[in-house]
Amino acid sequence: MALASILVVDGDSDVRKQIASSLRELGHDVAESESAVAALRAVERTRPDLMVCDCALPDLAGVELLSDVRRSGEYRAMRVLMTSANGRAEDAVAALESGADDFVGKPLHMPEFLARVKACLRRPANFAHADVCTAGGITVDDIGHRVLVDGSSISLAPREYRLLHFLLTNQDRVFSRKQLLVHVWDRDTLVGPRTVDVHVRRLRSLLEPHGYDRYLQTVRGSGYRFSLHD
Amino acid sequence: MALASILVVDGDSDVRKQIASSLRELGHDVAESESAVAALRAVERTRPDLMVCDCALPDLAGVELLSDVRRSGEYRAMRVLMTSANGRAEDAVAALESGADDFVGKPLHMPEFLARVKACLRRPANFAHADVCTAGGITVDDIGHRVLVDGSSISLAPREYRLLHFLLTNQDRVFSRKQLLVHVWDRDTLVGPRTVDVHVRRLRSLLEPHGYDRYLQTVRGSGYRFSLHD
DNA sequence: CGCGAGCTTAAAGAGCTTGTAAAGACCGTG
DNA sequence: CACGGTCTTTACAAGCTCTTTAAGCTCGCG
Repeated sequence: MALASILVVDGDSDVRKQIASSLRELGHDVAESESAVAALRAVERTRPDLMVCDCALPDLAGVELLSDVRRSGEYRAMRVLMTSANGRAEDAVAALESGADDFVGKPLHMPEFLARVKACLRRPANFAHADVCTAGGITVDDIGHRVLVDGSSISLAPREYRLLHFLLTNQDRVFSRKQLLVHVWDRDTLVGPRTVDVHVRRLRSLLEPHGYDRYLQTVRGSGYRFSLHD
Repeated sequence: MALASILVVDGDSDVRKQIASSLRELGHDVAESESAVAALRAVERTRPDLMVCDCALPDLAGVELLSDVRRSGEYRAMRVLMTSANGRAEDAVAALESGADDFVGKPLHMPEFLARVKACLRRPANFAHADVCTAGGITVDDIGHRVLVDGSSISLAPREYRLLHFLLTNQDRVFSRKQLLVHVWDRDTLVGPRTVDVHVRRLRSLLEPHGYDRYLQTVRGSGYRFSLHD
């Protein structure tokens, strides 16, 4: 009776097996990888709900693996919990900044570790981040970094592109200006919320000739939304 | 200018101010409380995006405060990051099991702490509770912040939306005007009870074309109720 | 049948949110 | 160092929303 599927990535087989068996006791479906290369294959094949990954892997730094996985975008929904043996603080910051959901220092205190695993799993999946996303005549191709409207490409400024991409891949969802600043702007940016308005306006005026500006909807008192339905 | 609103709850004013000022530097809108009671009031009034809370408060254990807040259900979307001075592991487990999003031991390593705050904020809110709620042809989609009546969406003003959403998710229960003012308006709002009448009326007139206004029922001497049965 | 409490309805002004334009700051490039 | 494009800020106008007020109505009760 599998609760969630978890991939444990650690070069030390003793530690790995200990983690894996503890998770299996909780009823999870656990797979193991001992290197970054193997982990990547496993992620592609089994698409686990959570990856538990050590910072020090034999072939590649754990944070690199994390960045790779996050960058591809396809596995954005997967939670990642990083672990590390040495001086936790620096690794923790690096891991969290790279998109990890949580970080635990070694040696592992099992009860705390398991509590953190549960906390990771009970949260909703991260926002989607598809490489290619199409909705009602608009296509955002994140690989070619290009936007197609009715088949012909239009040019967007970087921020406009990220805004459209984020809203399009999370259709039918309202985001407040604050949320958009967190996800579309850089992590620690200090810009006012009205900035969002301006960028939405520019996106609308770019989509307007094609009649698609109505998909970029204002939700008074809440924020903005991309939706095909009025 | 504010990225996210954060409430810092800690009995030690030095620690509290240090945390608060670091968060302000990142551009957040920070409020402070030194006790659980004050924190509860602040949460009700300002509905922060994140609460940073110590486990040891002068009047109540931090975990109790956390449970209270989580139990109410209304603040489910708020993230909570707990801190604690003593033997982190036990407190960490207790906090995480009680619904905290993260836990950090003291003394705080600021860079790690801030990285964890950012990680909390970049994740989607906890919508564990009723994403979409349907009753007799009316659907309230809280993620898309949209109301569908017989499949087609109708547009509601922010307060109308909150009122309908509240009544719909608490079907067959009567609420007095005062209760509605607490739940749908802000806790310490200075608004006359007649205001509720007006908003109920507007909701009815919006639902009337579909014949659903009869679900919004007046209970003379008690208040209002949403119910499919008359 | 009449009274009063409580409810509905309408209208209007205050207050807030958003749209929009324009100008300045910033950044990488040639 | 100057240039072009992009991003951000600011300010104002317009429109929508919320609240108040007050008059008329309904219902239950004596």
